[in-house]
Amino acid sequence: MNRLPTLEDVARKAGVSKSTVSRVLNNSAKISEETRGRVLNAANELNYEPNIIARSLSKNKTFTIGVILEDILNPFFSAVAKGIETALKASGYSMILTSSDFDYENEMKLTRMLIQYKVDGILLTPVNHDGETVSFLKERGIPFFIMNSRSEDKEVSWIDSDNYQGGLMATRHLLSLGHSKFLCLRHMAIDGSRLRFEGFKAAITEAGLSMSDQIILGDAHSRRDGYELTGRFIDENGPGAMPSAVIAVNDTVAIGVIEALLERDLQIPEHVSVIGYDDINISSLIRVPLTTIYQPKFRMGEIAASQLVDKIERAERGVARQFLIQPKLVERESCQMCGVISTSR
Amino acid sequence: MNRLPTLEDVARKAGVSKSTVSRVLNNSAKISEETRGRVLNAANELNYEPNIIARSLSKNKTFTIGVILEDILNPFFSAVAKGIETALKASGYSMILTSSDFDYENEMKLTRMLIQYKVDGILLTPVNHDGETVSFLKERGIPFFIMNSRSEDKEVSWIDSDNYQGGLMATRHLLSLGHSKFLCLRHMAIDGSRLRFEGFKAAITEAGLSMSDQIILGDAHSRRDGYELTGRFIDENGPGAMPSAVIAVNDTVAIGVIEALLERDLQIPEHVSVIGYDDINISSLIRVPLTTIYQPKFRMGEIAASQLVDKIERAERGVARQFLIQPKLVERESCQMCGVISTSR
DNA sequence: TTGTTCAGTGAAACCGGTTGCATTAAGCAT
DNA sequence: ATGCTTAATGCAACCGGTTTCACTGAACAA
Repeated sequence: MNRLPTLEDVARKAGVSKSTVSRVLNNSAKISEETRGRVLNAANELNYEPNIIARSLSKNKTFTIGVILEDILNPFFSAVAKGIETALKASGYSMILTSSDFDYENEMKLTRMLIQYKVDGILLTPVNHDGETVSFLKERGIPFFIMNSRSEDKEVSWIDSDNYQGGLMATRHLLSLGHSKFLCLRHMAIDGSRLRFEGFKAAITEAGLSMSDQIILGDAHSRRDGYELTGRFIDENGPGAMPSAVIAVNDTVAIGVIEALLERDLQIPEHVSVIGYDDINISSLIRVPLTTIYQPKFRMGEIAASQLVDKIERAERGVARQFLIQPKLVERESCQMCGVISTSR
Repeated sequence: MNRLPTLEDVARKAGVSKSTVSRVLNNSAKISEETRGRVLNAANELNYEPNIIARSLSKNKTFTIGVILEDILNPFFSAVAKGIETALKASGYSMILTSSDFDYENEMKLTRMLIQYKVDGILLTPVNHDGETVSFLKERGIPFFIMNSRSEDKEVSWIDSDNYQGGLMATRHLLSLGHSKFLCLRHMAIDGSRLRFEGFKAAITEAGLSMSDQIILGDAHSRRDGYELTGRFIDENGPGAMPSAVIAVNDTVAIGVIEALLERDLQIPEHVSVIGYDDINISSLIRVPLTTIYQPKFRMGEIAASQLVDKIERAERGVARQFLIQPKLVERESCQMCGVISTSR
């Protein structure tokens, strides 16, 4: 394995000093046309590629940002990742992508690792709202930006959709269709989910219903969780015990719910209405097109990334910015009036 | 912004030399218990985190590998990415994840960038089979591993599923259901797709049918492509011109096809059978559960990553390995006998 | 002619680690 | 007492860039 050519090699070949080569390559000072030509030629002939590691070390800047998502496999996060990638490419950064799998310990380990990699900043969807990770980053003065969650701390920047509103919205929608008893699949360990649940509670109370009549199951975040929790509930309590509507913490879970229901011959929305959250790509195309709450995922990633880059480059480190996006109800076919059974399509 | 503590700071605090600190932290030489203790304490008190950039520079090794996928948003690639991530985490590597968006120029640029980042190796799903990227990497002696594609070059390692077989399999399945005229949505710029198409042709010929009776459209790789190409075809030629079966280059495209068909009141599979490829996560759950060809995506990523790490660490650089995985037909509901129209479900 | 200015370039320090080699002191055999 | 090991540690070079500062020579003003 032959060593890759370095600045020194180029310098020698062009008959100049390292400094000159560096300056030519970075256009960082006036260099005579003649010298510039010689250097460029030498670099070309040697197939020279700068060593970003070395450059990073001396500039104390890596042009890399660390991304910690909760789960790359979930289309919600893929969309966020895509948005991040798009924004970063535009400003010349790369990303180290990791996923915490909703595990707090992982999140911390990854954060530590990214810091060691000297990323210029970190984007994360934290498992815990204002958890240790945030204070860890703050203490060390690492620029970071929170996605899909928020912080009480005025100095912390974040972008989130209004999950409380979303939860409220979803529940009110079902209430307006006459439903009054719900199966709610939540996930208390995750901020956004918790707020959606708060919204749910608020709507229930506001409608004069009792929370104790509601069936709450969790923690659910995967399709499998939705499938198993729902399935087990029906199997243990009989289909008669099934409420007329299900509120799932996200679309992925909702899809699992739908699977479990269909498998047990409960028709959607005739027997059970189901509402999700996120409006992931395929939600419109699943067996029963899913009524859900939309959030702009791609955009969220894009905004987060460009804000972080701003923070890094313009050294606006003091100024924190918060973005609260309003979610939207997307009505499709998985919800209908309570009690109306029609088998025609 | 206070500078993060360095080895030197720890050394000063512990009253020893940099070398000693380094040796303690890496367990790389015998150090007296007493000194070790002092050093560890100092490191702890200062919240010291090693600078991987500096370490990488001196060790000439980054513990980072570059990943170039064609499109992170496509669930097929998300699954591959997840597999990679899992395998890498196990061996202590991180990944820089990028996507080429099926664009060859991008792929080349990203490769160059990853080399500058001095990644220890590269995993890629190349847009072009044996394109310049591969020779570029080979020339420079960068360890790399090809995913979801292959190479004629015996010295290049890859993992791929047998796309030719898969194409053959899909087509034969439809032929066996009595279909004889197909709409085929292909993508010639991508290896795997091309081979699937070769399989399609072989099956057509083998059945004594003429390729000129088939309708071939391309290039398709996104849901949108599937949706638009199919829609346009029907709108321009009328529903009567629609063949009884559609073969889509992948599930994502197939989903777009289904959308376009349903929108124009063509029932699946009653009026048109549709077959996809990949068996992505939600294929079983879309409006019409998709008959498709399965490939082990997660596993593919996992194998690729661990093979690459092997290559890097065991310096088995001479030995190339190739993995050809057999795809499997997964029958669901989007295909049925040709000519049988039943509207009952 | 004598400064002064400025374009163009090189030398060397620096970024924060790792590591080969030298050094010191203690332990032990002769 | 002398010489030889060996354990524990420090010094300094090195990885491949960037950047400050100094220097040279030419152009130009006085």
